[in-house]
Amino acid sequence: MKATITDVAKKAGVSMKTVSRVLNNEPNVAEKTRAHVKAIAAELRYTPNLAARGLATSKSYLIALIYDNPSINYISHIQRGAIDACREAGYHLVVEPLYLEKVKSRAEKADAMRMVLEKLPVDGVILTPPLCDSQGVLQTLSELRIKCVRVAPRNRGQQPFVGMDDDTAAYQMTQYLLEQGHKRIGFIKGHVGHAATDMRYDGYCRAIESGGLSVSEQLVFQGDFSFESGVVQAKKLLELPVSERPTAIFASNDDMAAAVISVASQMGLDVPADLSVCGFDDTPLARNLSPALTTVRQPIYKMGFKAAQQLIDPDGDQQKIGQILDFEIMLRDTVSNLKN
Amino acid sequence: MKATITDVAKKAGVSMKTVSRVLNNEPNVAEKTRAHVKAIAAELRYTPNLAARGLATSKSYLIALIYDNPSINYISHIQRGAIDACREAGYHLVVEPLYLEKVKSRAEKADAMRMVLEKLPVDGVILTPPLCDSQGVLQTLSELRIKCVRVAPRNRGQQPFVGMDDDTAAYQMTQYLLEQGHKRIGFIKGHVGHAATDMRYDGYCRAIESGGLSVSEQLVFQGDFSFESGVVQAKKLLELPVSERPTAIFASNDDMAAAVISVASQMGLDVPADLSVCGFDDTPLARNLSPALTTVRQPIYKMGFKAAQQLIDPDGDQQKIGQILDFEIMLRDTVSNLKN
DNA sequence: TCCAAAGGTGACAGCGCTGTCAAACTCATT
DNA sequence: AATGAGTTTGACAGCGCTGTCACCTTTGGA
Repeated sequence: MKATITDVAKKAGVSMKTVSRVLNNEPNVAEKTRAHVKAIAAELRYTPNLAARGLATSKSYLIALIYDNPSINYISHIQRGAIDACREAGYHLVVEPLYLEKVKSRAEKADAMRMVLEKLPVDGVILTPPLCDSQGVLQTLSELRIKCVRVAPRNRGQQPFVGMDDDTAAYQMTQYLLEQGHKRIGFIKGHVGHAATDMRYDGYCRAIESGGLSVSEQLVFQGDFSFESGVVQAKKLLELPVSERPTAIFASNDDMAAAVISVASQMGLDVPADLSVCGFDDTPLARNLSPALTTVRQPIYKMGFKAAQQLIDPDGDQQKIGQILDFEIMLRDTVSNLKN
Repeated sequence: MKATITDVAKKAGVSMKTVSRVLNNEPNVAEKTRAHVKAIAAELRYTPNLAARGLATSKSYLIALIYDNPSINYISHIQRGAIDACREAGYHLVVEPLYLEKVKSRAEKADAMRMVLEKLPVDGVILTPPLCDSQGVLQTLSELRIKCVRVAPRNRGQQPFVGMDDDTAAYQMTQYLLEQGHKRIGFIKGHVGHAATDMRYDGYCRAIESGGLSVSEQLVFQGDFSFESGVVQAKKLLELPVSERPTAIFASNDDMAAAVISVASQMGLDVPADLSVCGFDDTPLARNLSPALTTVRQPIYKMGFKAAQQLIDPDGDQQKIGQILDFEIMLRDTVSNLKN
């Protein structure tokens, strides 16, 4: 049978309350007592009953990761990070997919969120795109008084968030392309409505313009982060007459970049000799593609980790509402230098 | 404030216990009372407090999915299936990675498992390969009296399991290759120690032999399910003199199959014209590869679903200890017919 | 020496729910 | 009308823990 706090208290010759204090690292326990209780607890292999503790404190020691159909790779790294942070603090992660793509109205989204959360007592919620941008969802969370951290590219209101600077990353990548001598740089946008979609596009535009060029509508197409959409838009870009055809294509994520490469090679274009390509995310795919894809590495694992950490201990070393983590430009083999 | 069972009881003019009975679909409540209580509960947006219920019943309504470094794709489908099954039954899924690869001794594995489970009160555990084959882990589970379902290719002892017939799948795939006229069929084995590794190999051998051929050691190499190992072993196979080189390679999973294709194309061999390739798992990768990979589709989602279901309701419609789900051979573009 | 403040400890209630068991009510049968 | 079996209901304890508050120590200063 599992040991209870009473067992420990009896064996240690102290009250339950003292044991409780020791277990929760509360002050006002003599060092000697503390050590003794700890020893007994270890000996008895005692671990607190979460349900009981939860009932008494109205905390659940559970954090929910809620997501809506993101890429498997993305979500699993977030998840790993969050789990690791939870472990350190004795929390656990429950995972709740919530498919809202087809749900249009704000009220309906709010309701769906409510359904999930009313059934599950969690101390905090990690929200990933696109959920983190739904006002309905955010509103439900605040009505339910549930803490939440958004894994999102930018702050909205005063919600805590963890993210990276998509704008600057896209800016730097575009600038890199410019430095390699590319003038006609195609761009495939991400899913409409995702905040990252806009930020990446903004970064691209800023770089193009700061390079003294102007953004050509002809070279920008709307994708939706899927491989399939990448295929469709890549075809449009590559079927342009040679003199107008881009010498480089910047896809808003790796899947679409992979699609570009695939279309290019079907059309007999060599990457990177005839066409440079870069992506965004640095999924495992990027490395396994041949040639290996030049892309932006997001600190996804770390975002999950920090998000959970902030939920568990909001006054940790970082007092700030939001945290911007560093990205990394992964220079690989899909971009050629036009100047050589 | 959240409504409690007492609120509902008062408003409905019955005792808490009656409300409790209604909520849990217990018998011996007059239909009229039942309906009335249900209405009030809905009106008050009442949802039971899981911690309290857990404390009273010593159930947690939590199921753990524990895994050790499997492929992301694999685990996320299992996870999805399990979550969906949990939702139907008011359960929740907590995810616990447990990295044991470097841990050799059985006792240490058992201890690691114990650490995780002692902290977390779960009603059941889903174990994926390779954890489901560790005696240490299994033993801990039984000592702790925690129900578990193994997502595994074959039964071991009397543990409940959910799986597919890897052996037959590999047999059928190999036979298909044989039917296409291939005589020299290379095989790249999976990670040593995974049960699936052996079963897939067995299926391959059976088919080869039943085709009147014999398994040549020269054509069988040991991989470990990783892309990298696939590269290494593919090279060995493809560097064989042309007369001995296989006309087809059956890799034990898609990642290694992708590696084979990559190596082949680097060596100037066309797939499928010069070399047929097939894999196992039908990951998304398989479809995105060009040419699209012929492979075996595992019912991964369904395995997760059934596993959770069995944990939640062990006497569901399936009384049996184990369930074997159907696979599907996905014929795509990487196998050519030598007879034409 | 005495007193206040701070440090250390324990008794006890109660978190929201369900299990147990006894009470009250129904209805068909003698 | 009385009996018994079955159905429906409720009172109450208690799951294992922590918050509150009161009590008993110590300590340091007047």
